[in-house]
Order: sequence, then structure tokens, then C-alpha cells
Amino acid sequence: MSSPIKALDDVRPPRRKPESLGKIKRAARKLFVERGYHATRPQDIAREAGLGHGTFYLHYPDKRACFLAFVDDAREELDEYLIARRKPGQTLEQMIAMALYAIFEYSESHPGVLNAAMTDEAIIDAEGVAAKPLLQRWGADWAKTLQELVADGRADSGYDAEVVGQAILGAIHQTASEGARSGRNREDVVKNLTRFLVRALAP
Amino acid sequence: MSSPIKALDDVRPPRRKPESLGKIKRAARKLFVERGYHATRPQDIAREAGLGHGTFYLHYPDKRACFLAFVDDAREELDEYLIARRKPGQTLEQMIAMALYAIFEYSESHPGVLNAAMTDEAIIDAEGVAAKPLLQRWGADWAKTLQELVADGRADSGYDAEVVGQAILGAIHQTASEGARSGRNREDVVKNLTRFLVRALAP
Amino acid sequence: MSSPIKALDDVRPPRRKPESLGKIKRAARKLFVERGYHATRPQDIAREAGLGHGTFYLHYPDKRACFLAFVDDAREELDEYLIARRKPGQTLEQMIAMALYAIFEYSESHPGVLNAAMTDEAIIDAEGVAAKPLLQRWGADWAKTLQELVADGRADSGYDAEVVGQAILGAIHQTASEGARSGRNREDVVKNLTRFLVRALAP
Amino acid sequence: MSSPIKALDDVRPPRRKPESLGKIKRAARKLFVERGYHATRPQDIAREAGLGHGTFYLHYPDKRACFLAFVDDAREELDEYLIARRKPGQTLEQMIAMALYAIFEYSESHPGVLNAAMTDEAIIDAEGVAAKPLLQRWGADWAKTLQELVADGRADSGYDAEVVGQAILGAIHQTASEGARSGRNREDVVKNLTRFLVRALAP
DNA sequence: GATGAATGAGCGTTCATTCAT
DNA sequence: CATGAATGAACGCTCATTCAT
Repeated sequence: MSSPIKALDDVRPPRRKPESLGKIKRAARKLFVERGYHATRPQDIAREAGLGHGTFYLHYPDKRACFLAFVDDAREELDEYLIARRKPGQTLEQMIAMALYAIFEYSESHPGVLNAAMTDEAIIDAEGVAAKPLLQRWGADWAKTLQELVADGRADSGYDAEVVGQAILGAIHQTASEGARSGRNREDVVKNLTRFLVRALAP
Repeated sequence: MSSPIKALDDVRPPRRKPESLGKIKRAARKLFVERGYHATRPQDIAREAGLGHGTFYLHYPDKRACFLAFVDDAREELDEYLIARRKPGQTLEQMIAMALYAIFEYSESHPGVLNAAMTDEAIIDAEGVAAKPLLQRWGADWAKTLQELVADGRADSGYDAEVVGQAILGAIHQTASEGARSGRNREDVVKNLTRFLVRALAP
Repeated sequence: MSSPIKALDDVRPPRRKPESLGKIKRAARKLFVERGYHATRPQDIAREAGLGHGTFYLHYPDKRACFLAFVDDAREELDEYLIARRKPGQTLEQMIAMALYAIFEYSESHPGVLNAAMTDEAIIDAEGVAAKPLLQRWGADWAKTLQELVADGRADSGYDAEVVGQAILGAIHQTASEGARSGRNREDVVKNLTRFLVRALAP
Repeated sequence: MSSPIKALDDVRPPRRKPESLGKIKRAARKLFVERGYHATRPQDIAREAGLGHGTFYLHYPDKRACFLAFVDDAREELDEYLIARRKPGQTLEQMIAMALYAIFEYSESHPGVLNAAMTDEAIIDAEGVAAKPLLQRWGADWAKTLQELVADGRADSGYDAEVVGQAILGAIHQTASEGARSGRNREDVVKNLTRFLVRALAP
């Protein structure tokens, strides 16, 4: 009964939703990117978020969980960038260029995020738990993409997709991360890398 | 009779050879590889070496220096592998295959070492010099190699060597590390990666 | 009824008064006096205060800062004793007797404090600012006092005030500290020392 | 039989006596003066002496013993200075001036030694053993001197010698140590201090 | 006598986490 | 829901001392 009315009524700040989680997430991202996992204390995150130290533990059971959430957010965001730009019926070159464009664009509007998410996670395994790393995951994604390309004749069929998927990912990761570090021009990197991958993969 | 001969023959350790450094180095490598930098305490290294933990500091001023020495040793060892297998007048394919062969061979006889050396190093800088990381260094090496290949017409001249050098390194690093992790067959990886790089770079 | 009154009446501690600093200070004083700076560990102080040893570092950045705070507190307390007993228009003898009385009274109600504060402080500098030591500071105070006494003819004008200021302080410090150590009668010490200083300084 | 002959014969380096103790002593004094007790490691002393670390323990059972030997040497040396300059039948002023002269002369030719020997020793009591401190000892010496002066009418008889002995010592110690620290002119200090003490003690 | 590699108890300090308010 | 004072295991490192050579 009151439910639909309440919904319409709710223009005022939506029932003071736990905005603190958002603050924590933004603060955590900022600090993990700037300082890395080990140099960031939960206390720092809470303070950066303008909250008490205890509040951190209202949202995450421990520091590790917070970092994994950060990694997962980054992964989802990048996936969105990729999906948003994906179009059907592209040539190999268009597809590669599009993907690189999406990745580098994300990298530029979220500087350091991918690097932080990928670099640190090898370090965290509490006792070997270590959620499947991004690198591995994205390597598998590229393997799958490659298989699709091969399937409809847009890519060379002589490869083991698993291996080459990792190679593609590695090439992208390293150029992106080193490019960002040394301030290299983005267009330049994308152009060279596209050419590199297209030549390697073309049928 | 034996006296003058003894001097030549001299087998006695000429005052307790400092074998402890060797023990520390081996123990440090083992633990850095198994657990990573942050999860390895100087005390663990000393204990693994069968020595008191004060002994660690006889050889290294701090933990960081020990790790950097480990990284440097790995770098030198891999360089030796590469140099030992380098031959003049190779085709692009031969050159790539040889390099990959050397790297994967090293990786296999020193499992985890390259990964540990490259993964953790980005994490350590703290406030120091942070000796140019292996990744960057080896990327630059590949850039130089590529320039030479281009110079005598064995590789495509349309690339920015710096960018593609990083791409090559990234592809190798990622396939090697993921290949080792998932126990993939070495021959397979080398074959695929060679083909990948040769096609990408061939004139 | 009680609601508005309660606000005025408010006895509940308005959020856990940080009484721990007080506990730490008292414990630190006790241990610095009993054992000296080097034989007192932050952990000992915290335990003596009935607190965890992390709590120590909530209040002081390091052990040195805690000791300097202890010294400063002692200085302020003694100054209060002196100021509280200072009266205008005294003769040299009255003035000296008053000062000695204040100092020895403080010494007796805070046994060992001045000694600990003065003895250890010379040892701590390490590489830092080493706030002007008490001895030097109080020597300078006596020099100034002497100059004032000379100015209005109550003390002999033939002295270099800086030198004699130090001499006065030295005589007081040594008799006080040795007197406390050997349990000598306070009246006796004050009487002898007053006579000693008055004769030395009288015009 | 051979004994007297040997003594005459012995112009060559006297049978290579354990010169290492002398080296250790000189090195220890240098470092205790420069750095203080706590900042001086036995290892530093041995190295400063140009000897192996173990050699230190051939001469002293531990660091504390070495420091106490240093203190004792200083005491003996200063006593020699005082005795050498002592003459019978002096007036109070002559006697005071002579003593101060001797002390300041020693202080100047062995800079920092008295200060180091007196400052640190309160710090060392392993478990309350603490060999009778120099300050206390010298205070008692001055008390005895004062009693003698009183006995033959050269000093005021209204004092408790123990108390005033400490006062005299304190005045000397503080002026000497602060004078050295601030580079004050020696003549000046001695002159002022002599006047101060003579006026205080004269009958 | 002389050595210096080796030792390990112990130091000052940090930080992820808890819990009374 | 939010807080931040409190905690103590654990860290990197030092240094007085021992002992095989």
C-alpha cells in the first residue's frame, strides 16, 4: 500500500542510503592506485573517505576484500568500455583497433587503475586463495575472442588460442603500462600495437 | 717433504670460507619465489639457510638489498643463457626461436624466478632508486634488438621500436608466466609464440 | 523533566575521555625516574600504564618525544613552584632561600624527577634538535636573575653573570641530587647552600 | 740472576707487550668522548683500535667494564694533575685557584673526557651495581679538603662540609662543562669561579 | 694472543582489526 | 549506522657477546 507512494515521494535524498560505501570505494581506489596495496592502510582509506576507521569494516570484512572489490570494479568497468564499443561484422583490424582504443581510453580516464589492479594482486593470496587473477582471466577472454575470429575466417587458424590469447594480453598490458609510465603518446602506441597484432593474427 | 708441497696442495679452507652468503642467497631465492617479497621475512631467509637471523645482515644492509641482489642475479643468469645461445647470421625466425628457447629453458630450470623477480620489483621502490625494473630494461633490450633486425632488413621497418619492443616482451612474459602456472607444454608455447612474433615482425 | 536537566547535569564522560595519555605520562615519569631513558622501553611504559603498547604510539611519535614531554612537564612544574613562591622586594638572602626552598620542595614531592630529566637529556640528541637542555636553560635563568640582583645593588657586581649563573645552578643541582641520593636532611642542605650562595654573591 | 741484566738489555721494544690493550683504551676513550656510552659498540672500539672484534674481550669482560676502566683512568689522571700542582701552605685563594687551574688544564688537554666520564655513568648500572660515581667521589674529596681548610682556619667554619663539598663540585662541574660546550674563555671562567668560591668559603 | 663470522635476545615501531560508546 | 581509542602480533633491524680457527 504505502510502497508505491513512498517510491514517488522519494525525491529527497533516497533514504540516506549507505553513501559511505561509495566514499570508501572511491578512497580505496585512489589510494591503491597512488600507493599500492601494501602501502595503503584501511585507516588511510577511511580517513581519505572522511569517515571513521571503524566504518571501513562495516563494508568489508578485511583489507583484502576491499582490494578484490576494487579489482572487480575495474574489471567490470573495462568490460563495459569494451562491450559499449563492440560492433558486429568488423574486420580483424577494426576489432583489434576498437579493443585497443577502448582499453587505452579507459586507461587514460582512469589512470593507474588497471596497473594497480593487475600488479598487486599476485601479492595478496592470504593462504593461496588468490581469486583468479585479472591477467589470467583476460588472457582467457582473448583466447575466446581469437577462437571466434578463427571460426569465421578472420584470423589465422594455425595457433593454439590459449597460448596466443595470453600473448596478446601480455603485449597489450606491457605496452599500456610502460606507455603510461613513460608518458608515451597514446595514438602512437595504439597504432603500432594494432599493426603488430593484426600482422600476427591475420589469416 | 710434505711441507713445501702442502703450500701448493693447500686444501684447507683458508679461514672459514664465507659460505653463508651462498646459503642466504639460495634461501632468499627459494622464499622470494615461493612467497614473494612481502611474505618473506629476513628471519625466514636466515632460518631457511640454517643460520641465525643476524647473519642475514652481515651480507645485506636490509631486506630490500637482498631482493635487488636476487633480481640482479636472475637477470645475469638469463643474460648468460641468451648470450650462450646467440649465433651470428640467423634469420628472424631462428633468432626469435633461439631467444624464446633460452628464456623458456631458463624458466624451466629456475621455476618461478623470473616471475618473482619481475612481479615484486614494481612494489619495492619505497623512497629509493628502485633500479630500473627488469621489465622496462628487457623491453628496451628488445627494442634495440628489433632496431638491429630492421637495420639489416630482417624485420619490418614500419614500427616504433620502443613500443613494439615492449609488446614483444609483454607477450613473452605473459605466456611464460601463465604457461608455467598452468603447466602448459613448453614446446607448444615456444612454437606458437615464435610463429606469433615472426609473423608480426617479418618484413 | 529530566531531559533538559540532564543536559546540564551531564556527568557521563562525553565520549571516553582520552585518559590514556594521562596514564602514559604518569607511567613514563615513573619509569624514566626509576630506570632512566635507555632502560625504559615504550612497551614498559604502556604496560605500567595498564595499556597495550600500541597505545603509546597514539600519543607520541616515538620514545624520544615522550621523554622530551616528560622533561618539559618537569620544567613547567618547577617553574610553577618558583613563580608561586616569588615575592617582590626580597633581600638577596630571602630570594636565594625562597628559590632553594621551592626547588627542594619540588624535589621532595617529585623525587628523582629533576635528576632523571637532567641526567638523561644530554644523552638523547641522536641526530635531532635536542631542545636546549634543562641545565643550560636553567643556568641562563640564574644568570639573568643575578644580573637583576646586581642591577639594584643586591649582589656583587664583579662577576660575569653567565659563568656564575652556571656555578649557582651547578651547586644547587649537585647538592640536591646528592642530597636526595644519600637521604640528607632537607633543612640542612637548604641552610648550608643558602649561606654558601649568599656569601658568594653578596655585594 | 738474569733479571737485572734483562732489564738493562731491554731497549728493544719491551718484549712485544700486549700493546693491544693500550690501543683499545685509546680507541675507547676517543669513542666514549665523541659518541657517549650507548652509541659506542665494542666492535667500533676494536675497529678504531685496528684490531679484531674479539680482541676487545681479551681485555675486558664486557663493555661496561671497559667504560668503568675509562672512567677510572680519567679519575687517576685528574688526580695526578691535582697532586702535581698541590703545594703546602697556600692561602684559600691560592688553593682554589690551583685546583681550578689543574682541572681546567686537564679539561683542555683532554677535551670532553671529564664530561663523558661523569655524564654517562649514571646510565650504566647493570642491576644497580653502579660503581660509586665520580661526582659523589669528588664531592667527598672536596668535603675533606674543606674540613682541612676549616681545621687550620683558612675557611669558614659555619658549614656542613659534606653539603658544601658537593656544592663546590657542582659549581665546578657545571661551569666547566657548559664552558667547554659554549667555547667560553678559560681564564675568564677560572677567575670568576675562584672569586665565587673564595668569597663563599673565606672565614 | 688474535680473529671476525656467527648468534639471537631484544629493540623501537607499525598496522589490521575490534569493540565500547 | 558510525566512531576512533585501544590492541598486540609481527615486523625489520641492532648489537653485545661467543667461539672455532
